[in-house]
Amino acid sequence: MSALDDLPTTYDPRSVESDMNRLWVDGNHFHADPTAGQDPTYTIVIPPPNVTGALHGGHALNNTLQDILIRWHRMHGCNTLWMPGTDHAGIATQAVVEKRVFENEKKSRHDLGRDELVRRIWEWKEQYGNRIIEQLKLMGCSCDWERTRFTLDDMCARAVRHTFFKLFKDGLIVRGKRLVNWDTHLQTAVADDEVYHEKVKGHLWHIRYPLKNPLVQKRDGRDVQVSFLVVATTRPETMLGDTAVAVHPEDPRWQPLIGKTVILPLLNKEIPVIADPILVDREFGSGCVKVTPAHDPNDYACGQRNGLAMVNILTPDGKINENGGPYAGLDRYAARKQVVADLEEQGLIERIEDHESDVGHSDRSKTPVEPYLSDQWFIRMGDLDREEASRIEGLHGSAGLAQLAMDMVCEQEHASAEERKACGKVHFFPGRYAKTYLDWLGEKRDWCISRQLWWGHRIPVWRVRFHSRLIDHATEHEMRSQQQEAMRQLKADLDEMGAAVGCQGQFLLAATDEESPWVCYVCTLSNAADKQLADIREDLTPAGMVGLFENDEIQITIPPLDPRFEVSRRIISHVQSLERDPDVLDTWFSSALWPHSTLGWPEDTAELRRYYPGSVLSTAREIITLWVARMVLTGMYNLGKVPFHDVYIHAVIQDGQGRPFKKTLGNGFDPVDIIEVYGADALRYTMASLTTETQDIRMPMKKVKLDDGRELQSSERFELGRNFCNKLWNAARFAFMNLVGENGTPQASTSRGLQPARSFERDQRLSPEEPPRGLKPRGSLVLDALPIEDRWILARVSRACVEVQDALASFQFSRALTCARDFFWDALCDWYLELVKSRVRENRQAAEARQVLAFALDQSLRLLHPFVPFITERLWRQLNDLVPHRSVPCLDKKLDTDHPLIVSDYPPAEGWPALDNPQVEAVFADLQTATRAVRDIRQTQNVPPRQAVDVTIRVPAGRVESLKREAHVIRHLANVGGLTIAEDAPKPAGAATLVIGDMQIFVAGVIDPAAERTRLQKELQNLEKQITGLASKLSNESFVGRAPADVVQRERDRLADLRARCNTVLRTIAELD
RNA sequence: GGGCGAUUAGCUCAGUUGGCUAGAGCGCCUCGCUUACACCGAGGAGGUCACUGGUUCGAGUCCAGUAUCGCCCA
Repeated sequence: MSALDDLPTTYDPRSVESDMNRLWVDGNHFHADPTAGQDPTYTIVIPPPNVTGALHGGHALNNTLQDILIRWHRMHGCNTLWMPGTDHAGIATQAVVEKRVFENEKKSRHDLGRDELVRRIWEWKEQYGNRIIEQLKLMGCSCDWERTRFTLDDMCARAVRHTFFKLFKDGLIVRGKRLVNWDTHLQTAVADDEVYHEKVKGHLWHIRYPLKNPLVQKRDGRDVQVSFLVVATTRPETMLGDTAVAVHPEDPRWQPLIGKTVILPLLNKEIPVIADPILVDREFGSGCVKVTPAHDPNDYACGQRNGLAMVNILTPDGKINENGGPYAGLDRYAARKQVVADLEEQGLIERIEDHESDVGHSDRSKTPVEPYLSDQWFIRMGDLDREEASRIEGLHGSAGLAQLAMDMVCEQEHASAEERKACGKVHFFPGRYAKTYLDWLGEKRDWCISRQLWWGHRIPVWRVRFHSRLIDHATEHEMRSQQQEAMRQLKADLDEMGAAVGCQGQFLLAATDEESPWVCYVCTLSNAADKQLADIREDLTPAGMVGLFENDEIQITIPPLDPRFEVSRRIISHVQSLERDPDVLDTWFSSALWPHSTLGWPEDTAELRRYYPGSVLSTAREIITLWVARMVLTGMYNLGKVPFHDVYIHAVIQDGQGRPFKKTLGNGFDPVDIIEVYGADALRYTMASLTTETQDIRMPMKKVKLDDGRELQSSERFELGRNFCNKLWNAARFAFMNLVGENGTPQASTSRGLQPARSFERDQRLSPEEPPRGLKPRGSLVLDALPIEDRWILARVSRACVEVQDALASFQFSRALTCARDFFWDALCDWYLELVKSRVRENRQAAEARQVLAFALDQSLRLLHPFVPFITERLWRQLNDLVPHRSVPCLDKKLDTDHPLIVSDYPPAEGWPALDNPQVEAVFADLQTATRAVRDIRQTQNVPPRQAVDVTIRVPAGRVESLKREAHVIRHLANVGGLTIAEDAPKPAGAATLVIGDMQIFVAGVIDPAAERTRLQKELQNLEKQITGLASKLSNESFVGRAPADVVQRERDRLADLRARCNTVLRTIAELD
């Protein structure tokens, strides 16, 4: 047994996983070659994890599922690419490094400066950014690691530049003022999804705003003078930015005030009272609402509706600005105190209530965010007018970008992946998520793409201020036309300059409505183009001086011999200032391009041609809006094709109480811990087995103490996977023991086959050496000569192949695994292996058993490999050593055994039709029933395991022969001595009886009469109850009349069967007496 | 506030288009170290399918409502 020496009795993942990983990597099996073969392609792009992140449960789940799909298709011979990489995660990464710098050096980013900070972040990324990639490798993810991309690398940057340029050219990028979530600590806008809400205890201050002209109102028949109104607020300092007070237009209390003026306290500004039915809730507070359009989303909308002024009162770092009058310079919270104190002093506070409110906090800095009005870049998502839309090629006839992405969702059901591919649209799994996608896109809200950060793709736009003399005081119309002329001239100059240095066509100019006429934007396509502008900027110093001395000689750094000299001179004479936009793009902008940027777009690469569009995107549901929609949109806009045919949305893992895993709760688990304790395959098995179609997966956690004293978070669920691997390991070990020759060397090494060729010649049953072609004609005959358990397990192999792949094809991972498990554990281990034991021991058709066993194990390993790759690859190697040639009769192909399992053939999706055998499965089911019945009786009658029992089975005449022929199954598995099978065999004396279906099983001489009587009475009751129910159903005329004939017939048969069983039990009871 | 989902055995979940006695794993109980596996084997107990009403010959499954829990978007 030397070959088995290195297979311990318990599977030890650690001793296997690194070796197998090396085998795959050394063999280059993860790598995809776009020029290889004509096979169909299969592509998945990984949802790039945050480069600062560590693997968590969600990653473990999602990447397990992706790897299952990838390995499955790779084994089917597809040209398979799993594109890996990480996301530069703008704000998260910058925050990590800024924090580090501050902790180590007590320096802020402003101390370091932009270039230095960015350099430090790159340094950090090079050092630590690979962690999650390494963790994915531990899981066995078979990504094409050579291609690992980063959303900020040169290849992705190129795609970003081209996309931005194209959008800019199409007029789809605009600049505008918007209310954003402002992180005063990091001094940047943060996206909605980066804001979490926390209940904060505070107060509701009721403040009096005096009316400019007191009003006399009739109340209760008396004249009452109204000299002020009361507004309530949780943020009193924002009153400094109030530009109106709103009341409900139908509120009789306040109707007379509409159009009047109030005096804003403290600042003594006059502001109007307006009517706004949307903003004002009449029931809440006094029914009067202060309106601060620059610092509250609802007020902002109100301000827009009513044309109110928008007064920003905050500086970027959260202090009151000059608009706050005497409060300027105070921090917002200090200002709040001061404002309240001053109001109190003036008697303007009516009352103060305790109040708890939801306050948005920045996920990055954990500080409260402020709604803040600022200039941002946007992508226009809404519908354009028809003429404009038709001019934009990238819209492919849709009215706008959001509509484009909406048009690409298919809500039809397609039978197969091929059909879905041919359909050309995106399909969601589970289908209900199409609604999430469509609902969100349907709002068609513009996408804010600028972030006030330094880490990221810097927005490739320069702001140009023309010299004022170019645009003179004139009418609006004249100014605009002068602006046009200046821009035309600048464009011509830039193109000329670009032509001189290979950047022709890399400058776009655009005016912005919201800016003054002497400002325009220049969008650039490349770093080289930026360099040209940067050079000019150098020569503009000191800013603004040039124009003052227009007749003077201009000193410029570009030497006269440089072809750019003349044109730069000209540009400099026209331009007063030139500044690059300091902001960077939203990280999702580069992520949105991921499915094509990673393949080399805009270059026409072999990868792009071969692997785009991808096959599947697997991701979490909260990403549908942020990412999936935007990928579809950019894919269509840039390439005219959706980036993937299928979108699979996986479940969210939660703890035992249904709470999502959160760092702050500490309720998660670390997949790396799980790999360490249970093995990567156990982790993967468990993940896949939990993946049903629910949207949440509950995973009750428990603390596990390790031998080394460490304590970690785990879950019993992982034992499921570990136990399975151990079972697989030991079943394989058992098989190997039986496949090894007696002298300890594999039989294969002496006979090149599983068994001596001679024996095949003798009985002509099996011939692993002969070409399958020769076997085929008499294949079915040969198969029929095998013992039933062989034919049965072969049929089960075939069925498992079909079931597993049917499930996988519709992303039913749990079902796929259950089918594989049931075949392997319940059928192969619990029944077939137990029968093989006696075959081998008694040398009864042992050679055939070995061959079938080798085949069944072969198929098991192939089927299971995508789920548990490490252990199967290891066992595969062993199997190939022992039995390099494997086949069974009726297969029209020889099994490939020359390669590592990862690139060996997956069993066919249609199974092995020649091995299918429902009749055999039916007979075997009878054998199992009988076996279980005998075991049951043995157990309930307390028969010692070693004591053989005599068994009599009564079964309808038609099945007597088949059972008799296969009686050895029952004999061996239930330790049966004498066995009688007949239609009406006499019941042995003192026999215990079980009636199952139309079979009666008697076990002689073991009876405890009293216990037996009780048991039979109970069974009788049960039967009678069923008979009564069924009889009444069948006497119901409407059932017999309306139900389908086959259903009625089935119920009649069942009733007859139940009655027969009832009679049998009655007879048995009688016999007992 | 809008949308989506869940509620089936002690726990975690299956249960295709309505149709035999509602299944699995874990846990529990009994037995078993039979030369693969105790991370195992054999057997067993355990469910008013959240509740109410409706459609139907027939509902865990379809429809409406109620309750509880959760997620996403505002």
